[in-house]
Amino acid sequence: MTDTAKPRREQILDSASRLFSERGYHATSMRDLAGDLGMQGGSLYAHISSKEELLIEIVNQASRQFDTALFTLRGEAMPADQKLREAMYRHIRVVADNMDSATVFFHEWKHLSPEAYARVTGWRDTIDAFYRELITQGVQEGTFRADLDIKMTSYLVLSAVNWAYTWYRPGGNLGPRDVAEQFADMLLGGLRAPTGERP
Amino acid sequence: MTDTAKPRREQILDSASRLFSERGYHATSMRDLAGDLGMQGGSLYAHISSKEELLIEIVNQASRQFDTALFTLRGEAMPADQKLREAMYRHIRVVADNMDSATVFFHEWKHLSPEAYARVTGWRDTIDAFYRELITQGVQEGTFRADLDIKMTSYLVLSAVNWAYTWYRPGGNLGPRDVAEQFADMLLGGLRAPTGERP
DNA sequence: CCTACCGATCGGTAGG
DNA sequence: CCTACCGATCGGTAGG
Repeated sequence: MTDTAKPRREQILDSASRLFSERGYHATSMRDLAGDLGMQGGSLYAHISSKEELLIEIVNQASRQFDTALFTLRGEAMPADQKLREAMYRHIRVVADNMDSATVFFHEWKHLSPEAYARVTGWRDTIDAFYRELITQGVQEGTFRADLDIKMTSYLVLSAVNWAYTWYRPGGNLGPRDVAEQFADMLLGGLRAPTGERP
Repeated sequence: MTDTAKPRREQILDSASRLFSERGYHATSMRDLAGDLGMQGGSLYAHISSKEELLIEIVNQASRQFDTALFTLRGEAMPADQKLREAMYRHIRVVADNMDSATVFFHEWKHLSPEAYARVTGWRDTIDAFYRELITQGVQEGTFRADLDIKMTSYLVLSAVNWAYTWYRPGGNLGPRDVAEQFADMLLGGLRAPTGERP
């Protein structure tokens, strides 16, 4: 007989992710959380030390997922359009595979204590830098239009991949790959129909 | 002597928008809010009836702004690319001019009571429908690529205009018009550099 | 992991 | 608009 159950601490984090994402961090009481796990409020503190510890761990976990997904791409030698496509896929996949913690990440990071707050802000800057680098590369190598504003372009890309946490539904007929390919096609090629002839 | 001060009720709503957007609805106490206005907690209830009333009013106000901005565009006869450009401008302008209530709108609508919650969900559907209609028009008239997926395209556009609440800073050197023009240029024309010749 | 409890704070009210 | 207060609930702890 093997022990197939997740460690209790992980169960607590899973429940917390779900409840925090549905109701928000402050609107979820420790008794709500305990009830979701079939225990009494005070019992939680045998496994964790504070409510904020849960938030910190959920947010850190999400950050780490984005990092792992994107930074292996950083050094790879491929055309910028292909790299953008792959980055968007990985980014959306992290969101799609972690809808709860991604939602907590985007909504509740403001409630972190200064130290953890600073870490998240730093993470955000790192991701920004990743996309700006990618776009700069694309402009320099001639893959992307030369007149792109790097900052605005990366905002546009980040909008597309981040906003997915609001509408994406796992288990539907659209996987992260499909979403990324469609978004990348539209972003790279544009929405406008090709003109048949020039006047 | 004219009375230049805003009515107290509006002041309360302004403060509430700011505090709710910074700290979140549940993390803002009525005493925080009262303190921000230089009064005692209980005194607020001379002007309002409940905390949720504030949230409802802030969210409704934001909804109304989006409605007013977009629905006058609905019937206008113009090419879809131009209409998309204008819609994005108006949408971003509402966000930019109402950063606080827009943030509350996007983050705190889940905490509304069922009735108000349903109203917001309905609003969301209406805005979705507006953009899908616009894109459908563009495909039908040949302005947009024929192979666009209407739903995905509208998600992409909505991502761009909505996500602005996270990064836009009013008073900077970038007005809503600038942002919208740049986003529309990129979305319509694509990021990829035009190929000089075909192989 | 439970029971029983702590001080603090919550949204809201009464009476002025 | 203030003072004083209400019951309810909060995060967390002690002792088992």
